[in-house]
Amino acid sequence: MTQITKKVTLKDIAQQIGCSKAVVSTVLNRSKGNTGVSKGMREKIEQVALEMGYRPNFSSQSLARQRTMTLGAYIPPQPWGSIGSTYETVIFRGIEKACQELDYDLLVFNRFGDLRHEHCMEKLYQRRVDGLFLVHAHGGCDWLDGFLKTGVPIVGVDYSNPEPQVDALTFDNTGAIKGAVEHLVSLGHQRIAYLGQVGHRMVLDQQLRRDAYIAALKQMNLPMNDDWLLCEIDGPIPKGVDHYDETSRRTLNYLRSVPADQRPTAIITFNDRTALNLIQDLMQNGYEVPADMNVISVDDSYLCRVLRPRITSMSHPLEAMGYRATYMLQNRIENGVPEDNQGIHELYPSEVVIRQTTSTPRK
Amino acid sequence: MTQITKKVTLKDIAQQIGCSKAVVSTVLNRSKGNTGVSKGMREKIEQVALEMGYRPNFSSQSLARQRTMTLGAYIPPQPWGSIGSTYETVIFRGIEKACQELDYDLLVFNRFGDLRHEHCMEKLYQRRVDGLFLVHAHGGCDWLDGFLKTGVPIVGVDYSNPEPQVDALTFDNTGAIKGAVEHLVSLGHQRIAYLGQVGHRMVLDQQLRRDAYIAALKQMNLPMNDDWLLCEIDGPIPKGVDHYDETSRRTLNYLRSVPADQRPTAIITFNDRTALNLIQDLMQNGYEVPADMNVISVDDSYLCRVLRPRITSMSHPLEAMGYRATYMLQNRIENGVPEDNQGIHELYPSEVVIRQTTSTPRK
DNA sequence: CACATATGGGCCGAGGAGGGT
DNA sequence: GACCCTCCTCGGCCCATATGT
Repeated sequence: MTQITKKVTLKDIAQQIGCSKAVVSTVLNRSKGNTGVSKGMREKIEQVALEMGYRPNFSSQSLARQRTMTLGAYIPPQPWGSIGSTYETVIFRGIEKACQELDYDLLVFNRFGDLRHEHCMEKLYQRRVDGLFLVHAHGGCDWLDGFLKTGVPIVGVDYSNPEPQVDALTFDNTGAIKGAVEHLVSLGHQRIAYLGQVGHRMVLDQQLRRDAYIAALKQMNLPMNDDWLLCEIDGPIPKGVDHYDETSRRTLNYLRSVPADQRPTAIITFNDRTALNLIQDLMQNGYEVPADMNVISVDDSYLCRVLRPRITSMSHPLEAMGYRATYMLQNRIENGVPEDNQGIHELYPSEVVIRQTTSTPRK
Repeated sequence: MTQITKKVTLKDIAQQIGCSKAVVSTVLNRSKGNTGVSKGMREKIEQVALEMGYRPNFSSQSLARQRTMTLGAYIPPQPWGSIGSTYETVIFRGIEKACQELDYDLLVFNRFGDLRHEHCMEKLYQRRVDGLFLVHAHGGCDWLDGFLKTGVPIVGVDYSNPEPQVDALTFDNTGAIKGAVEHLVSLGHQRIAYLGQVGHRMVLDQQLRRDAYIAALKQMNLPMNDDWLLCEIDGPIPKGVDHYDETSRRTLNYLRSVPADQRPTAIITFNDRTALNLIQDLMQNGYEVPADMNVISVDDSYLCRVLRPRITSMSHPLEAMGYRATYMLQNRIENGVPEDNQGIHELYPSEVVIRQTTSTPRK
């Protein structure tokens, strides 16, 4: 490890050798693109640079090159309190991996949802980030214009209903729910319920998954029942009451109120956390899972692997999306806006990960 | 929102007004520290800057001020696969909050443990970060010297056994375990076991907690038994076998092999994840928690709130530590090394968070 | 000669065009 | 033509000087 004490600059190297700093610069940053520097000089410079422990000054490089090699990420505030931001963390794993490969640094804003987007825009703009991720947002937000106006390349990761001009990677919510229904049907289930978010303020993902449930039942000619949109009929949940506790309670009430041969044999839940609570409450109330009730969730986070029984879930390729998004962003940065001004939209499919909460329905 | 198209510089503003860029600079970055600029000029400049949507160029500022207003964070690779890095995420919540207050940006390296420290040092040095967090590390690591040599101010967050010269915030592992024992004793427990990491490659935290368990029993004159360092007697866990599954299996075997009146009535687990698995396996094998067996863990992550029964746990003030660490780092940056070259060491205590897995022992 | 106010220009550290030998 | 150098640029900071009253 080279001893690092005083900052070494190009000039220092040049003086040490007795040449101009231009040559040094030439050698040091395109050692491949041979721009007429003699072999002797080139080797001398490289050696001295190493000895002196030279590291180019990043601010200076950014200034001269008009590139910061930094990408920004903005996460719009989520209505639900982030569960330690587990969900976003997976996306960032993919982003950071690609950033390392491409030698970008990453600046994350609003990871914990307490900043207004105007403030983030200010910072992004000030920092002159080369590109921007919009993480887990969706089309139609009023603040998007502000970001677009900056002229900074943008890509949406896990971005539903994208505007035509922005690049976006979208999770196939509809396909995921359909896949869940198909999995259950293949096991022999017919009466399938759905447990989502109850009441007002439904986020787009929630809406999409709920609608997809209805559509899938219709498409596959399965029996439908208003009550199977569990809890919805009971209306919004009062303030101060825990959403998970209350939906579990209502669900259990409903199940008790219906004779076994009319009861749903499986429940699709909006996400893992919902499944986790539902399963635990079912079991505490004498229902065996999956013997008495099947459960399948969407997202396949690590929660599914931690609970006994382990939860069957529809995968969400968040890490792959983050990874891919980074390369798309790089492409935008290097090649600018395409002539037709059309963004690239990619749809990411979901696959069923079979664990222990689904099986054939009780006869 | 101001339309942002072309980058506005100080010169642009100066030209627009017909003054020198020096005045503009003076006004724009210490509008309070009145350095002889006429009120008229000052107002004019501020107004025009606003109209033109001026944002100082960050790279340029950094270059001139020799300050990047960026802090780096390094997380040494952990031997266990990070559970979505939940643990570190909590620390970063505190760090990021303070960074916002102090107007620092944060660059995180190695969040997912795939970078070598040499590489991170390179990047940190290149980026000229103003200061550096060492997250969840501990004293005595061979790579520390490399970081110290850079001369960048350093603070350890959740840093055990700190070297005297570095600033460090340390979690009171010993006190946490002692607190757990005291809680159990206050409920009437006497035979208390400990479930930690089994076998070689024990991380410092694990070692500290294990030793603290032994010390606490001794100190409080509680009965001791080699078997109560659960699983240790059975030796290392073979490769390819899941650590949690295997420790649960061994623990259950042990419990079955001992008559009820000699059996421990409570188990302290190394962390939440261990508690989670243990509890689920106990319950699946006919033990009621806490009726037949009490469990208390350390860390109090959100897992404790998610499982039924909810887990009693010793809190770990990770967020507060991250927050405080940032201010300590800022202090180092602004005031340099103290004359005695002694770091500040702060010890953070743990408190018991009582939930549903502890109660009085079965009579 | 003070004093308030504005300006010129060098500096930070690198990139790179164009000219000279 | 091979090789190296001079000089200006990026954008903001700030000290040392004007200029005016």
